Amino acid sequence: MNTELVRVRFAPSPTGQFHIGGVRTALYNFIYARATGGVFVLRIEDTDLERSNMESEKLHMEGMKWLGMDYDEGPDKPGEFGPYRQSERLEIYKKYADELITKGKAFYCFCTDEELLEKKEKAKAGGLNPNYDGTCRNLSHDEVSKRLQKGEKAAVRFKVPIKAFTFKDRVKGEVTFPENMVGDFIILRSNGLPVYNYCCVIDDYLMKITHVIRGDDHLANTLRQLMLYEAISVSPPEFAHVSLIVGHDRQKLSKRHGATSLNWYKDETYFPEAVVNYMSLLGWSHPEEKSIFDLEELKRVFTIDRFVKSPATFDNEKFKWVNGQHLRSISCERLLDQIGNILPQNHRYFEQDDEWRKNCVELFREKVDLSKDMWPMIDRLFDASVEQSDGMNEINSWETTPVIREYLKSEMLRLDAENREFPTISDVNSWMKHLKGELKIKGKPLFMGMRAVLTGQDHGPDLKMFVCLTPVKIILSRLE
RNA sequence: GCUCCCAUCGUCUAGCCUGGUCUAGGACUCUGCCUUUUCACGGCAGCAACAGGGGUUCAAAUCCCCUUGGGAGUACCA
Repeated sequence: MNTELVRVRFAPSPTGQFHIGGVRTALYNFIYARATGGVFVLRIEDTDLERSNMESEKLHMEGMKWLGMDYDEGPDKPGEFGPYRQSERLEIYKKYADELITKGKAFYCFCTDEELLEKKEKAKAGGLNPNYDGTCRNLSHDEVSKRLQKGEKAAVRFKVPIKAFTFKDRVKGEVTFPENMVGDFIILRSNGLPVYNYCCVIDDYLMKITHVIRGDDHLANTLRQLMLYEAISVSPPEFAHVSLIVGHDRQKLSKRHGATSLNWYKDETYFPEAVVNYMSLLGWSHPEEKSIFDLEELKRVFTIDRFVKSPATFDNEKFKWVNGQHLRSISCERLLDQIGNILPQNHRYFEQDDEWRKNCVELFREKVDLSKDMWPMIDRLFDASVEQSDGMNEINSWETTPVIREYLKSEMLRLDAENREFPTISDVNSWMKHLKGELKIKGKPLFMGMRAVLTGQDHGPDLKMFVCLTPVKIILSRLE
């Protein structure tokens, strides 16, 4: 096996939200680094000046942090291979491009957009492939420098060799690209800025990247990159092209499928653990087929050979379930923390003591998959209204219910007179004892009756606990 | 159009490389039951798939070919 230090990277272009698909590729790279004791690099691919922006870059970095993916080198974590923003590496790309030109492996191209478009249309109409036609490929030295001196705009194109390329992908296996698949392509735009396929190669080489784990949509790009590696006499890294995440229409996941940004899920109160867990499961499987696990376990069991070749449909239903599993196992503190951020500042929840709040989240966490769904349940604790429903009507029609109501009302009035804020478990127990013993009510009429009368609903969480969390005054108004 | 990639329950997937142990296993969803004198969690059970056609072989979900279907790429985007 290869004993050299594994170096992997996540290279987002900061042009918007941190996309969920990006989260996944970042995750795989991160885990692979941690699983192999390697290094994880964050590189910002911001050569598209029009669309790149700092806010987006920040979004990506914060997202990584939130998910627990700490990178070893990056724009804000200097390492020996920086800078880590492509916009700050422009001289480097220029230098290598000049070298390619000198070696006759690249050339200046003076063709304008309009000319290019026209030629492409023509080729298409004639049934030929619309590759670059080579107009500027063999211009003489003199002509080039003359036109350059005149200030004519020129891009730099790579001279594509006429040959097929084959490489071994760690996911797809052996992939062959026939010759003539692409024409001479641009590596430096006429404004001097490099193009993705080019700087990607230069950077991966210079940053000593050993493994490139990325989306399937880059598979075709690998051809151009392979050509470039060959041109600069560098052996390419290992590639692993992971299948894409698609929507229910089997199309690449995008904005029109609804939520695709990490922050959306964060705002929906998904846990970072759940995001990591579910994302890892789209296109990869746990060796023991477990579906619930954490980052630490992932680091232990992750291997590249468990990737799935076919695209995976993003399923919100299962994602929610995964979150629910984590919601149930997470520490009470974390939960308290999160609930504290969801509820509005003036919520009566915040007026209660620590003990109450703890009991509250412990009671409701079993019932929901998403923390935010606890909100309406907590609201109910302070809602004096009595629900109108068929179930309630039925319970109220029982002859035992008025008896229960009468008795509990007197009990609640007593508690209120004693200035008691909440009933206790022993209160509830003694009521039940009395109702059973003295009033001979038991079974369903007893429990359902108590529930309806005390909570104003014919359904809900554990009755005793629920009652103990409800203020006496609220229960009293329900009883009126 | 051309190039490349892919194809197991509705969905995520195991199995495929190294054919027999697969009357194809697990998970989500759905349904039923148990538990909880409620609800949920949990437990148990059920529904449900090897895209089609040809080969190869004693034997194919597994290997080969074709068809069909799906996806991605074909930029001075990444």
